[in-house]
Amino acid sequence: MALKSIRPKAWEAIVDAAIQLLARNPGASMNEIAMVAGVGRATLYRHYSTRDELIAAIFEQSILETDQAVMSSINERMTAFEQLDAMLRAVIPLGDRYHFLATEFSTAEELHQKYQKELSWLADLVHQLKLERVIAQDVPIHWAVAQIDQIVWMAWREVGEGRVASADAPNLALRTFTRGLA
Amino acid sequence: MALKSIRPKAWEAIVDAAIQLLARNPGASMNEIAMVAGVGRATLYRHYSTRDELIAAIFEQSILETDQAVMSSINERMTAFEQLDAMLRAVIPLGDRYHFLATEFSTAEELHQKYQKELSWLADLVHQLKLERVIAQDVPIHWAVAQIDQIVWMAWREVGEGRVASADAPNLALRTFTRGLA
DNA sequence: CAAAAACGATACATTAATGTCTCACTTGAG
DNA sequence: CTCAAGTGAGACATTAATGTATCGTTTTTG
Repeated sequence: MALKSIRPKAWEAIVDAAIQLLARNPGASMNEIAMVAGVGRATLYRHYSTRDELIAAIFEQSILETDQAVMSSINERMTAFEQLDAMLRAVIPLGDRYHFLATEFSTAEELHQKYQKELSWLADLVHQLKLERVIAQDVPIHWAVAQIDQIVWMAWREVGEGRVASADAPNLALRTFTRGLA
Repeated sequence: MALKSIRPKAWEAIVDAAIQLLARNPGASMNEIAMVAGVGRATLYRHYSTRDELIAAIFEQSILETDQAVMSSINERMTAFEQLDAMLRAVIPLGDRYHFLATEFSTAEELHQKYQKELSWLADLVHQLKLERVIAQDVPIHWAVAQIDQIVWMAWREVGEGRVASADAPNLALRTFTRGLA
C-alpha cells in the first residue's frame, strides 16, 4: 500500500497553486489557479465546487501546516525568545501560507475564529517575551503581533526574489524584530 | 473669485474614496468607489473614463501628496536620522496613499518609473543612515526600504483602528525601525 | 434671470468570471 | 483484459463589473 502515487495528488497541486497565486493577488481567477496547478478547470470544480470552498480549504491547510511547523519546532523547555527564534525559522519558508492567514480572506465566521485562535497564540508569545524583557513593556501587543506578521512575509518575499539567502532570512528577521536595524 | 466652493470638488472626493477603498481592497468596484465618494457612477466615468485612468490618477496624486509632505518637512541641514523622523511624521497620516504606492498597482510603464524614482529616494536615505551609523552596514538596503514601507502602513492602520494614539505612532514606528521592540 | 455646464439616474451592450454539464479519453484496480 | 473512477476539453447559462449613451434636473456662471 505504500508508495502509492509518484506525482502529488490533484488536490495538493490545486491548494499549492491557489496559495501561491492568491497570496500575491487576491483576485486571481479559478482559471489561472487551475492552469498553475496543471489541472483542468472542471477538475478544480470537482474538488472544490465553489470559490469560497477552495478558500476555506486553503485557510484550513495554511493553519494546519503552519501550526504543525511551529509546534514541531518548539518545546516547553524553551524560553519565549528561543520559541520566537524557532518559530521564525519554521514559518518563514511557509511565508506564502502564513501571509494568506494574515490577510484574512473570507468573512466566514468559522474561519475567522480559527484565525483568532492563531493570533491569540502569538499574543501569548509576545506577552511572555515581555516577561523575559526581550520586548519593552510599553509596546502595544497588537503592534508586536503585526510586526511579526509583516516580518515573516517580508523575509519570505525577499528570499523568493533572491535578494536574501534563505539561510540568512530568519536571523535577519529575528534581529530586526528585537534590535531593529541599528 | 476666492471661496469658490464650500464642499470639496468632485474629483477630490472620487480620488479620496478610491484611495481609501483600493488600499484596503484592490478589487473594489467602480460602483463602490462612486458611492463612497457620494457621486453617481456616471459622474465618476465623466472624470475618469476607465478604471486604469482612475488608478493612474490616484497613483499620481499619491506621489504628489507624499512627495510634497516629505519635502516640506525636510531640509538640507538635517541629519539622515532627523530626515527619517520627519518623514515618518509627515507620511504616516497619509498611510493609505503611501501604501497604495507600495503595492504597485498598475503595470503601466510610466507609473512604474515614477514609483522607482520614489524608491530610489528612500534607498538613498537608507544609504545615508548607514553612513551615520544609524543602520548597521550589513543590512540589505532592500530589506530596510521594505521595512520602512511596512512600518508606515502598520502605523497608519493601527491609528485607524484606534489601537495607537496618532501622536504616538511616529515615535513607535521610528523606534521599531531603529531599535526594534527591545 | 438665462444659457451652459455638470450631475444623478437609468438603460444598455460588452466583457470576464463563476458554476454546471456533457462527452470522449486515460489510468489504475481487480 | 475490463470496468469504474477520475480527468481534460469545451459548450453553456448566469452573474457581476465595465464602459457607453440618453434624459431630465440641478448648479454654476455671466
